[in-house]
Amino acid sequence: MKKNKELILEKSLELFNNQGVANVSIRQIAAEINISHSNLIYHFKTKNDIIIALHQQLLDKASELNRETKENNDFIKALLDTTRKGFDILYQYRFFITEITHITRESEAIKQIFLEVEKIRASMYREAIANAVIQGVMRAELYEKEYETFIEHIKIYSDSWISSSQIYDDTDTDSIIEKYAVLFIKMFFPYLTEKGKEDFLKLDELF
Amino acid sequence: MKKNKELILEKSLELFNNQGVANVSIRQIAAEINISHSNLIYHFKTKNDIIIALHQQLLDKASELNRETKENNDFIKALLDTTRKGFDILYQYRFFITEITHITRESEAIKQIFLEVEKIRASMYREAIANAVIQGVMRAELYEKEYETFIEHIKIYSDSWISSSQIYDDTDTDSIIEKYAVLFIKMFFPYLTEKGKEDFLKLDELF
DNA sequence: GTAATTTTAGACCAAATGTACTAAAAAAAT
DNA sequence: ATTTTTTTAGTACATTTGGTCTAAAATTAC
Repeated sequence: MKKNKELILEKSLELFNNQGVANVSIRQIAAEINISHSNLIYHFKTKNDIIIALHQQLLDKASELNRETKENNDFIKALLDTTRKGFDILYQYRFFITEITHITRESEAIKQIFLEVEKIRASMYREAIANAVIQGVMRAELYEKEYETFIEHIKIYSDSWISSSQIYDDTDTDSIIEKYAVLFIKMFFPYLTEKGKEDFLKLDELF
Repeated sequence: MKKNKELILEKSLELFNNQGVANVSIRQIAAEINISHSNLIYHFKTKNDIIIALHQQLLDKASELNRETKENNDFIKALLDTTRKGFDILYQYRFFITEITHITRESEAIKQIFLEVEKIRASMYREAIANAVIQGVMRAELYEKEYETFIEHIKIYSDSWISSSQIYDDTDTDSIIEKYAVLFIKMFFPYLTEKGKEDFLKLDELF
């Protein structure tokens, strides 16, 4: 049987994703899992504490994904695979994205962690792109810092596809993730070498 | 002397942008402009009515910009100019972007208008790109619907640069708009023809 | 100048929220 | 078996919120 503490986090995540943090009260969360609101407060003093706990869950899952991401010499396939998995995790905790301005406004701590994570993500992209260039899959830069600019583009995409999906898409989770993962991959296409483009166009799952 | 109705909209916009819609109450808005909250309610029955009025302001400014956008045969320069102006308007009403999921959740009417506007925007991009291809500034598609995919990319960017700026940037408004307008333009670069790229790289204001 | 209307403020209300306090019940430690 | 700690529910309170109702004040129309 699940402990109340887990139940609280589970239900909070569900409600935050569906109704938005501001529209969910401590009392409502407690009511939905049939415990008293004072019981909930015993476990988490404030709603912010719940958010911080959920954020930790997200970080744990993300770093686990990072750890298990193995070397792969097929650049596009590997990128697509990691993207799918990463997007899937993020989607589970999508309220962090759709409410990022609220959350960072109310919690300087989370904001700082968020900025840290972004830096790590950027350097991962940077490394992957550098490798792809060496492997002859991506072309060289055509102007100074072209790939830094590109990294900015994909960072913005990574932070915002979920918000777009919330407005434009009403299909099931899997379809949404697949759609936006493929769309993400396609941002790389015009930066590929001739050989890279050939390989890319052979991947049926992208079209 | 300004009418209260205008003052309400002005102050609401300011507070919504800075604190988020959910964190601003009818009473707070009224207090900040020294009127009674019942006076405010007389003008706008609910907070949602204020949002709808502000949304109308935004639409008006946007369509005005559209109307005055004149023909221009320098593709990149024209694109940059329009982008700057458009981004500037959107930034004034940035809470619509940062809170889009909340707002569309609570107002089906605004959601529908939003979807309409997106369609118009997409078709504008589509037309501009088609023209650029004809003018020999942008290259032809390298796979089917490549530019439809690209339009998806720039739509997502257009909807989300503001959220990014709220988290990552703490400079002044003008710098933020300039930064993200230039970043936007650079998404087009890899789709340009050789000639297009040459012209692009000559534009000092981009680097 | 008077009547009609629009605008404004103030008092009041019911519902919801975060929070604090107390005590009982359950679980763990000894 | 008992003591201690952890977990839980209940109650109560002050604050805030959206909203209604009434009446005065200001503005406009005639």
